[in-house]
Amino acid sequence: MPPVLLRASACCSGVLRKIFLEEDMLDIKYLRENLKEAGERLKKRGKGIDLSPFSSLDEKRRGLIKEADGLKERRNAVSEEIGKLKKEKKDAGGLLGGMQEISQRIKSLDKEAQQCEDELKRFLLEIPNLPHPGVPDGKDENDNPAVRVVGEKPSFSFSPKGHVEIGEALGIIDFGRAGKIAGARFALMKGEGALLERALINFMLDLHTREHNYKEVWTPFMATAECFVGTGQLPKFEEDLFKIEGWDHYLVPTAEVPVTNIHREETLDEASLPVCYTAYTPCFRKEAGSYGKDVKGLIRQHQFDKVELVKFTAPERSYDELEKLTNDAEEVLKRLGLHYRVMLLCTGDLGFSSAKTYDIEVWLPGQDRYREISSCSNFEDFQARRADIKYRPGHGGKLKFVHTMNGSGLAVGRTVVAILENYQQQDGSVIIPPALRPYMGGLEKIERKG
RNA sequence: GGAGAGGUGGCCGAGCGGCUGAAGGCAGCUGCCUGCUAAGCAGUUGUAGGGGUAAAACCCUACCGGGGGUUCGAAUCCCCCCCUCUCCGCCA
Repeated sequence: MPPVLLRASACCSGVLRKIFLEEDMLDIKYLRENLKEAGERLKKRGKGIDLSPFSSLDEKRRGLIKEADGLKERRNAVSEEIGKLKKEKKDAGGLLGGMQEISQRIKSLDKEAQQCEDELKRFLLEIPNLPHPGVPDGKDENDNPAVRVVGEKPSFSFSPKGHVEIGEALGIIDFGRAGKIAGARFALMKGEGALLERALINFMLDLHTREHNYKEVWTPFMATAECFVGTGQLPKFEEDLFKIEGWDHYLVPTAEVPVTNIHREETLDEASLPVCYTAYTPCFRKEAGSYGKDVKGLIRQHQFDKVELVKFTAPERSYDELEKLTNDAEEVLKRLGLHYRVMLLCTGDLGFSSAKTYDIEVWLPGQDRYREISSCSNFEDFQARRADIKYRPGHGGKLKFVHTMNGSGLAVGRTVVAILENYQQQDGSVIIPPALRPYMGGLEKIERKG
């Protein structure tokens, strides 16, 4: 029986509160002391984020707690006294007077404080992460600087085709029948197309596990709402997710969700850091709000495959680890001989949970443009707070939140696009990059059959 | 889906209305001792919130799966939920 119906319908139930409101998001103490600075940093995101409700909620909450705690102290003292008297078989009746009223008052103060805290957390859960100071200011993707360009655009003696035309002509991608099965934005891969998809997954996983030291994991492809709050997709972006009807589960839109939540509510051993995982998952996205964009082809699908890289690190190391993680993702493109560039996202283009993000964009000759094929982000302690993932630094020091990060390594569907478009031949065939051939039974070229 | 058992601190495990943040053990840390590779002795070791401080110290509150209830007072009693284990059923 799905437990979720209850949760979903009982709007203010304790269970729901646990799911949505138990986590910290931005550090409340930091905000209290640096509200202005935080506001400035958030303002650079350009989304009109207003922190002003914070102070009044915070002050109200503290006032209520203070009053309730004072009354509790008194109640505890009197109760203890009653206990002693009773033990000595003396009459404690004189102390009982007014205690009921005090208890009632405590109860209502606690309730009010709880409501206030819920409101505060509800508010804070929708506030995005603070951009790293090193992230350039900017409005949108047009302001993202390129940090490096690797390889060169291939030249063609003919006019290069798009992957849809190439794939359909080769009989390896069938959008028509996919539509029959699931509608628009789905693909049916056939024969060597299906093999290519599978080969890429294995190639990427092998590279990251054998050469980059990631541990391979294979996760559930659905996760509970709690997980999504942990990584930041909820509560704000529910419209992008496929929810399982009657359940508390959503289909994963990225392996980031299940993999990061592996260590939710855990304290990691400092010696084990950085913990590095790689995972293949299918990814399911509604792509709400992208109607009319990339409707044809593999670029924007409701379901696509992705190999993900996820790390849990100590705070001091996280930006070094982000560089390494980005390089690990780039290595896939290098081995496949694909030309790409790495962009540093400006403040206005940064994702909700991220403090700093590199996008890797691969060159697609059929579209005559670069397209994002990987996005590598450091979330600092934003997700760790929400998901409660800590470690104990040094010998017996205070618990601290880890930093989390992740990046695609890579999006498989878009890699298929890149291979088809970059390795297409004039006769319509497609050369398989040498690095991939061992994964395709030695196949060197995909050609049109008979 | 049916029946039963159980969820307590880093771990094991007691407690079953007040003196229990929680016995005892293990592990960890700190001293002492010993010279033999580890034992003995003593002390110490949770998290979060609020107050306090220059920062500490310190004080208060909460926490024994989650939520609610009874009570002056709940780890302990009552109700609901979740999870784990065993048996049965069903099933890839």
